Formats: sequence, C-alpha cells, structure tokens
Amino acid sequence: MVAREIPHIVIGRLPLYLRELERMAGENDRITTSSHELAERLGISSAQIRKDLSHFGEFGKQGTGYHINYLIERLTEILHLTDEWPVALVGAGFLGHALASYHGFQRRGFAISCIFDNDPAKVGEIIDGLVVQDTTGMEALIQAEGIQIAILAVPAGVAQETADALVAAGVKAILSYAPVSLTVPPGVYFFALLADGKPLGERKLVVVR
Amino acid sequence: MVAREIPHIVIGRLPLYLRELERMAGENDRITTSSHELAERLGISSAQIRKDLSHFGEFGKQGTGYHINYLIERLTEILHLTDEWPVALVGAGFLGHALASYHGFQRRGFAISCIFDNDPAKVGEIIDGLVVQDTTGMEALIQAEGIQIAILAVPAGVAQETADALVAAGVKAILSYAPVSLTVPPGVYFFALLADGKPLGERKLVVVR
DNA sequence: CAATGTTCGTGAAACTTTGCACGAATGATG
DNA sequence: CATCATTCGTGCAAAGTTTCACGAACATTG
Repeated sequence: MVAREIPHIVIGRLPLYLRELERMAGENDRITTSSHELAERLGISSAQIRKDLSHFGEFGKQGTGYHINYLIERLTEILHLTDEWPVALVGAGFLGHALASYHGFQRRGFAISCIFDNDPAKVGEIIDGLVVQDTTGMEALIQAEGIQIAILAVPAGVAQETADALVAAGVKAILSYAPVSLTVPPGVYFFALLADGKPLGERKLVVVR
Repeated sequence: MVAREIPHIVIGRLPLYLRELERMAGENDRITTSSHELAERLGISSAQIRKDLSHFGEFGKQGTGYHINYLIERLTEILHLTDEWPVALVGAGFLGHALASYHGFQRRGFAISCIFDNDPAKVGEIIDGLVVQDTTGMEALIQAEGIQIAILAVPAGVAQETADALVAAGVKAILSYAPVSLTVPPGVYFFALLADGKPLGERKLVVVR
C-alpha cells in the first residue's frame, strides 16, 4: 500500500536494505531471501522490514519471501539511484585529491562536477579533468548550477564555516571528511541522498548511513 | 532528576550541545545562555534541551539560564571526555598518513596507539612515532589491548571485511573514512564516544554525529 | 491432494520520543 | 519591595515508531 506520507525514518533504512541485498546478490545461488534473513543480517526485526517495504508496495510473496534482484530494482527506483547528481568538492589538499581521483561515487550517480580551494597555489590546478576554482565564487556557482550535494575535505578549522557557506548556497547534503563534527540546520544531511517521488526541484534528500 | 535508564537518543544529543556550548564560550563576553538560545542555534526545541539535561541533574537557574562553562564541564564529565581512549588506525595509505599526523583527535582524549596495514611495503614504516603493523595480528592485538575505538582508512573494497574483523576483536566504535557505507551490528557505532557512568569494561559507547 | 510449514502484509497494541504548558525560582526595574 | 519579565524543570498529552500476532497465500512433503 503506497501511503501518502512516508516516514523519514523508513526512507532512511532503505539504503541499508539495498546494500545488504546487493551483498546477497553477490553470493552464489541466491535468488530469494526473506524478511527474517534480511533482519537477522542487519540486526533489526523482520516485522520492521516488512512494514517498511509495505509503504511502497507489495514486493514479496507469501511462502517464498522476496526476489532479491527484483527488490534491488524496486529500491533503486524508489531511492532514485538511477539519477545523476552533480557534486561539489571543497578542498583540494591531500584528501581532496584522493577523493577526486576516486570514482566510486560516480558508480552511484554522484559525479564531482566542480572543485574549490581557497589556496591560490591550488587554484587553476587540474585534477581529474576539472580546474580547481577559488572559493570566492563558490556560493554563486553552486547556486547557479543548482548543486545540492557537496563533499567537504577541508581542514578542521574552516570546516564549519565552509559547511555554513555551502548550506547558504543551497546545498542539501554534505559528506564531510573533515575530522570534526559539524552542525547543520535541520533539512540538511550528512551523507545523504535521494528522493521521495517529487519533481527534481523539490526533492527531499534523505540520509544514507 | 537522575533517572536509572537514560534514553540512548538523549545521550546522542549531548555532544551536539557540548559543541555548540564550546562555540558560545569562544564568543566574547558570553557567560550564560538559555535553553531557548541553544535550541535556536541547533534547530531543535528548547523543551527538548531542558528535558534532556534534566536526566542528569539540574544545571540551570530559573530566570538566568545555564552557565556556559559550568554546563560544558558537566557534559564533559557525563560524556567521559576527560578519559584517554586508545585508538587503532587501520590503513596506512594516503589518508591513514594524514590522520596519523593530525592531532585533533588527541585533544579530545583519542590517541592513535597503533597503526595497521596489510601492505608488506608499509609494514614496519614509522608514522608519527608508531610502527605500522601487519593486519595479520590485528585482532589479537586489539583484543589484548582492549581497544574499543578504531579509525578506518582502508580502500572501499576491504572496508566491510575490515570493519567486521574490528567488531569481532571487540571494537565498539568505528570512525570510517572509507568512501562506502558499512553495516555494523547494533551496539557498534560510527564515530562514537563515551560513557554513562559504568566501569570502564562495560561502558556503552554513544554516537556522536 | 491433504496436511504441514513458511512467509508476507497489516491492524492494533505497546512503547518511545517530542512538545506543550504551567508552577516556581530568579533577576531587573522603578 | 512590588511588579514584571525571564527561564528552568517537569507532568501530561500528542505524535511517532516498533513490535505483536494473525489471516491469507504459497511451497513442500508424503
């Protein structure tokens, strides 16, 4: 049964299910699983899994359970993991370089589309085909491009102010690699994504842990 | 009023309060604050803050609010942030090096006390005064030393198995810098802290976001 | 093909968490 | 020192979340 308003906390668990299902799919000779098995592997209750999934439709089959690949497809769809999301990378130091060269995010639809740094020595440098830009124009550019996701790879000392600037520019999700905790307003998430069926412009981002 | 069983979710918010209070303390001429101001800055309700704090004692004063430094002291105490916690760093690559050299964690009582890597070329290397050790002996050493906190700085591909090994060795909190999401059993936390008044051996670790 | 076992989806109950609103304590003001 | 404004701590109600438990669907077995 597809309810009108799906609890945020439920959406937040879907990526968890998805990840575990993908792990199962990788194991040989696996076709189906059950809410019970999935629950066991995730350390939660089977009823919770069934109820969570029931918000989006009836994906299982009594007596058999869930078809792993089918459920993966449904979840991928629900979470809009098929879409492409441009990502801003802030910080072109050690860590920024490593992250820019790492293409694991891309596999999931997150492509780094611009890189910022406030160090004049780094501005202009080309990393993985992208020119490092000065942070001065960061807010304007992020706003103009409608970028909603940022990866933070700046020193601890400027992490909070950078996060604030990103939020001000309209960023809705921050994946922080800064070695400090940060405060962001409600509605902005740490490592986050995905959608709830609304048109692109108004999508709510939800947490992925 | 000091209740017997303090909700986990409450403990998880304390570090948030602490961080914001420390920020306030850094602002000039600040002596006191109110639940209302703190709530405003954190984007939550003032009632929640008062109720959360009331689990641990009566720290405020009617008409005045909370004395910032006093509250910081109390929270620091409640969270056992005065203690020293040995931390295992797994992964001596790019990122591992950067983290080992970064001493921001130490300020908070988390000192990297051993470093592991599975690359024979890195084993034996000395980083920040510590010898990089082979992951073969990791579980045994972590267990022997009673290390409960680990920083994960390994490639995405081995992050989950490394996390599993850490958990098996008794690690209760993992701060992961691997660019993938991980699953850990309930009772193990991503970036985590400290205690609820029990003796060292049985402390519950709590989430810090 | 009947009996038995498995598993889903779901309404209702149980539990958890949050927010409201009020009494009481304190400080400020004239 | 009376009045007014501020703010805490908390009982209670509301909202949100999880678990239970059961009917129905399907698979398996002898």
